[in-house]
Amino acid sequence: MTVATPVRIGPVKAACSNCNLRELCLPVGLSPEQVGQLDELVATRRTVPRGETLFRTGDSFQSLFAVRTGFFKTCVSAEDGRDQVTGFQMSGELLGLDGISMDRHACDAVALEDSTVCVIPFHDLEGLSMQITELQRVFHKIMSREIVRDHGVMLLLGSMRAEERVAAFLLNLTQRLHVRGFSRSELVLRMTREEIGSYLGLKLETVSRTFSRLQDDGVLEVKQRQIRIVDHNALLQIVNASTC
Amino acid sequence: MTVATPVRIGPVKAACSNCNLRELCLPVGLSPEQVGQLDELVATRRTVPRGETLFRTGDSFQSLFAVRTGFFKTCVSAEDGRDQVTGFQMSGELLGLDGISMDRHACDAVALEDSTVCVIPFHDLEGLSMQITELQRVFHKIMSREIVRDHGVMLLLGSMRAEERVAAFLLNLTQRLHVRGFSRSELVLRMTREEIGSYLGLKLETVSRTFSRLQDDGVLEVKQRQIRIVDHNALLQIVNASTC
DNA sequence: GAGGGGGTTTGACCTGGAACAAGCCGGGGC
DNA sequence: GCCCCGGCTTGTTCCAGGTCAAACCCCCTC
Repeated sequence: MTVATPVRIGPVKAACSNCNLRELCLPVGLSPEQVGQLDELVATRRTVPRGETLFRTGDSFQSLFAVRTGFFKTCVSAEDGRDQVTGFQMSGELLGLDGISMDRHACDAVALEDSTVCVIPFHDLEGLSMQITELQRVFHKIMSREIVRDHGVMLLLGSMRAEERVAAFLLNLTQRLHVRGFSRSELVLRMTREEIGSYLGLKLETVSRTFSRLQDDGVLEVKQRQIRIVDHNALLQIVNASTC
Repeated sequence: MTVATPVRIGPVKAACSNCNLRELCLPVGLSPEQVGQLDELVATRRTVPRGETLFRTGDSFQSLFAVRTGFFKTCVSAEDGRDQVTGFQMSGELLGLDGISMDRHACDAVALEDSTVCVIPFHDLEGLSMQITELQRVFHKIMSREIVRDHGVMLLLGSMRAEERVAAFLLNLTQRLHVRGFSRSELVLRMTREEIGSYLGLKLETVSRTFSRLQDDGVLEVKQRQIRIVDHNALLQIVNASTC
């Protein structure tokens, strides 16, 4: 129940205006002068070393965070200690939306590699979005997109078999990485098998076995965390040709 | 891909001001005159007979809907036809938040009994929430609460066993019903075993068996859709004492 | 370069829930 | 009243994925 405190304050002043993520992040679709107004608001950055938390369940909620560099996971935990990874966030994605409802964060956000985030004081964001219609709209779309994404994960958890889950996971990751300029067919996993398993509702052994099987079938090449997608179509087929 | 059209237009003019759900719904925490402004906006109601859809995936998104009376389910479906119930909505709860992100609904909403909803034109809501800080805040909290709820469902789907899922489901339902003035220990299920199963990631037979077992153990009394919770504590224990 | 440790792979076995199948129950229509 | 049909229960069998255990691999430190 402690207040989230910066692990380290980056000296660099944030500025959406000259950030190359602005088309993927909160400023999407805003005019240059509107982005300028955002600059006022998104004043600081924070670095989070690998393994450290950006915020924890119960921390007082003050700000949203936009991932600038690096990679995060979010997880919720039951009273008994079991926990569930609810998502992986990469550059341009927002963290902390869960905190709005109760003024306290409702999950943990952990950096999976050394990361930096832009701090977006939420009160100020609400204020500015009362002046800039487009900002309000973008923000609502981002929240809604998160809800839609979560429903997709429920579909995955509720009705897909292990192989389909893994295939869907890889396709989702590569798609998001591709938008960010990375290869569509090669990726380096930032998370452990156990974290993947937690996200997908599987045990780490099952994730590992599934990778191995897909490799044997010539769909993937797996070298530890290096993944090469050899047969993209096969993955697509696994995900939605499950009726056969 | 059709535009969502009213099944039947209720003749009654909506009015949040004298609605007894206002403490559970969008107007929560607003001053009387602010609720008055909402009245202007939430002008119409719509009735949805049991089994009919309020909106479907792909329908153009124009409005949110607040359940006034009745009961709904929302479900998403994969290309191959499998579908997943993503939630059950009762009076005072909002439907349609998923539509904001793409200007099209991203799930189906189906009435599980004859229902009425208040129609909340979203464009107008955004407009009014630029004038009323409190309204904006309430709306953000509602969206955030939905995200937190979804994360809870992911935890359930990803890491609980059948009995825990069913227990958690019943506790959640009774809790929400209790807030609405119903008994904490008796409820009538509005949905089939299959719909419960879909929501919980189980087959209908498993849901049925779990109910039977809980009945044998003296935790519940089950008579078709009538459920009596005999031992509330036992249910609580099932949900979070899973470490033993 | 030896040692250690976290993460991963693989094997063998077990089990919870799925699948299939048969009957039951209760409400609605004729 | 009777029949029909959708929803529910219960029994049996099966298998995907969990569990437990052992070995391996890679990187890091000393």
